[in-house]
Amino acid sequence: MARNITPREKDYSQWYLDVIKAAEMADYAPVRGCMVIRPTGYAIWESIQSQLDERFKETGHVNAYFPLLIPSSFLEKEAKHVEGFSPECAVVTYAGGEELEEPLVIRPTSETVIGHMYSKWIQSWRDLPILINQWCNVLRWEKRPRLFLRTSEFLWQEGHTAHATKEEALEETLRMLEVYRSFMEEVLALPVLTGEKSEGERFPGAENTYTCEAMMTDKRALQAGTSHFLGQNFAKAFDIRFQNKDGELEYAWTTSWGVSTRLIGAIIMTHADNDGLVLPPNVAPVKTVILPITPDQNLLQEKILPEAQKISESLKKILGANRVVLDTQFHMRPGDRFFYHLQKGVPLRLELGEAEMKSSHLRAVRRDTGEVVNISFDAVEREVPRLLENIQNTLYRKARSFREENTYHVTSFEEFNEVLNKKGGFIKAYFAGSPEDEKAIKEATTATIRCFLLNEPTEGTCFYTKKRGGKLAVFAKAY
RNA sequence: CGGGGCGUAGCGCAGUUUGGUUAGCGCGCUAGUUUUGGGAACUAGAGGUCGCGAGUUCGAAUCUCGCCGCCCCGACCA
Repeated sequence: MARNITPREKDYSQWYLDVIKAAEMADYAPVRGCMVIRPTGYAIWESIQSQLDERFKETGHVNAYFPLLIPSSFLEKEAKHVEGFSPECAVVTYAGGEELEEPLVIRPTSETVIGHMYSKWIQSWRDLPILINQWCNVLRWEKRPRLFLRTSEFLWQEGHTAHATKEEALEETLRMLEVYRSFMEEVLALPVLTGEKSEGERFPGAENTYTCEAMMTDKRALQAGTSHFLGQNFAKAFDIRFQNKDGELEYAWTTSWGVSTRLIGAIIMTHADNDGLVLPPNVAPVKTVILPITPDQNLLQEKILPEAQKISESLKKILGANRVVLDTQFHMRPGDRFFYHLQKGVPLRLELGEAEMKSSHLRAVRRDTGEVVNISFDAVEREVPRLLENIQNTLYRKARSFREENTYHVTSFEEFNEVLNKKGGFIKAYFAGSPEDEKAIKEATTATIRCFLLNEPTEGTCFYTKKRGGKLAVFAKAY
């Protein structure tokens, strides 16, 4: 057991912070609520970024960049948007040695400035759709920050699209939700429920917000990504109009969607254990590490190191040049070298010492289960990818089983309270209440509607109001 | 913004109640030696204007006043 990590059962928040510290993922910045993302953490973000970016491009999107500063008047153009975001905005009022004529908001999100630009770029139905994404930072002045989960400044991507018809925009909203779902499940091994947010949890200014909700190992819910159907709200606020084929002027239909560095928090709280980080191979910046081990310098230089280099080269061809590391930290003792990679979550460790040289086998140790597998030198190229795939699948299945074991169906408020107090986790229930009912439930229990599940055509009696026609919702305590 | 706690070495803390001369401990760090297959041991070192400012006093980490910052709980949080 790792001596520098508080056990998860003892103090979950402290465990989370200890894992981040032990893996050297992030550190607190001098400014409250801000974090420094260290190389180990940033490499994970780069891995997320490159793989998501590919999926965005496969679905027809292109990247662009819009500015950090937004005229404060822009935010005010959409009533609900300004109401939702103004409390957490930081505003620049002074620059170049003088008071600014108009204060500039540091973007909390970019719908407004992008809407402004789209109104200039769109005149004809031929200009649509516009499918733009940007990778950037945003700032939201959070009262209670937590590393990766909720920091004042964070990195994310925000997609912003404009369409000629409502149907097309809705289709885009759900397409991107599906891109998120498949990415999270296939790459991050993060099982998620997809659904629609209730009115109270909707993005300020959206007609509809769709979400991917994941269960963390403390049974709380984490919103891992959202996709918004903005209707014509922003088009009307920013005058995004086009002439249709019949020569009539129409407002465009827009969407926006985003995921952030919060995903790294989700990976930690889904897969990490009491020894530290555990990374699914598909997102791991380093998929495998080769550790030559021996106190015998001659043996090391003449036999072990050349063999390790040979194996490293052949694995690099299969897994990617940067995905395989040959550990040559010989100033460290073996135990320290094991823990170094263990705590950074490297999925597979390949040990090569005197015993392995004699038997022409590598000693492979899985990060997820600790299981040891011997791999013959000539089977490395076949067995290592197979093991990595197995680790990926095992992590996903384990997380999904955990969620399923901690999901309950209730039909009454009494039952709801009982499950919440005694068991925790996700609660599925038919709900037909008002936003006021939702608020009352939150006040009484601190649990919120995470979403109304997609692809659940059945209706039932509301567990709270006993009205008919309730939709199937998932409730949970959330981050 | 309300309630509570805390600022002393890179980190974690003791010392403050009852003022006293070289401000300590653990981890970490540096050097050397012996070690090395799941987080080493010994030896020798480096590292502090005790959060900031003013006051009381022969003398302040310690007492008084003011300020600043951080953490926890709550409210808030697409």
